Formats: sequence, structure tokens, C-alpha cells
Amino acid sequence: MDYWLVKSEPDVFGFDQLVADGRARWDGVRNYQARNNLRAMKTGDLCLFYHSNTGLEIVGIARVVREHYPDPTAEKGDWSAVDLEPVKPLQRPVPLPEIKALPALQQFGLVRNPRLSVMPATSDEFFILLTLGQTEL
DNA sequence: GCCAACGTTGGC
DNA sequence: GCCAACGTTGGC
Repeated sequence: MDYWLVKSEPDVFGFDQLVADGRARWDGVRNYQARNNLRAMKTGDLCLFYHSNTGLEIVGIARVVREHYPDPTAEKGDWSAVDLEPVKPLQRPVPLPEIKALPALQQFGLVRNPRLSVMPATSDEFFILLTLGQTEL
């Protein structure tokens, strides 16, 4: 089991939308590093769901329900998508400044490379963030 | 709306 | 293959 963090702008597709839809195709990624992370996802892996641009907090947990396949929104190039379903919202969203301030999270992708849209998390990082979010699996 | 950071492109 | 220019992302 691996852990990840995915970003989405809530104005475009927020966690509430994922809950409402029950399932979503995670497409439109056009960055090789992010794409390679998508390709490394396995069914059952868990993703922290982060709201970028507005919100700036981790708001929920999602699960990979379909492993990577060619991104149907890509007109050219070699891009991939996965499918996600919601697991649960965090009882308490975890804001970015709090993540940046924690010594234990200095290696976390959100802190080290804030522009990457799909990134791995270690299990330590994942569960620290769940604790901050006052949420259990 | 600005700007810093990063990735990508293209000329040489 | 290097590097400058440009575009995009995302925090502030």
C-alpha cells in the first residue's frame, strides 16, 4: 500500500464534488513527474486530497479504484489517468502553513516542491497528516 | 494581480 | 547538449 497527495482547485473540482459524484477520473495531468506518480499508483492506494489556489488545505482522503490508463483528454502525447473514489473528508482540514511549520514534514512534497500536482507521501507523513486532521481510517 | 519557482522549448 | 526565453503553476 502506497500513499499519495493529489491537488485540485476546489473551484474546478473539489472534494465535495468527488463525494457527490462517487468516483472521478483523475485526468489532465501534463507534467511528467506527476504522470509517473499516477502510473505508480495501485488499486487501493490512498490519496490525501489537497485544495490548491483557494482553501490551501488538505480536506479529505480518496482511494485509487482504477490503475493508470491512457488519458482520454490528451490529444497528443503520452499521458495517463487513474480513477479515484472518496473515502472520507478530514474531520479537520489541515492548512498549508501548518504543514510547512512542522519539522516532521519538511521533506514532504508540498513543502519541497509546491508545484507538483501528484506526489508520493510516506506512511509516516500520511498518518501525521491524518492525526492533524483528527481523522482515522 | 504579482511574482517566484520550476518545466519545457528551441536556437546555437 | 547547453542555456536563454518563455509559459505555467500556485502561494501570497
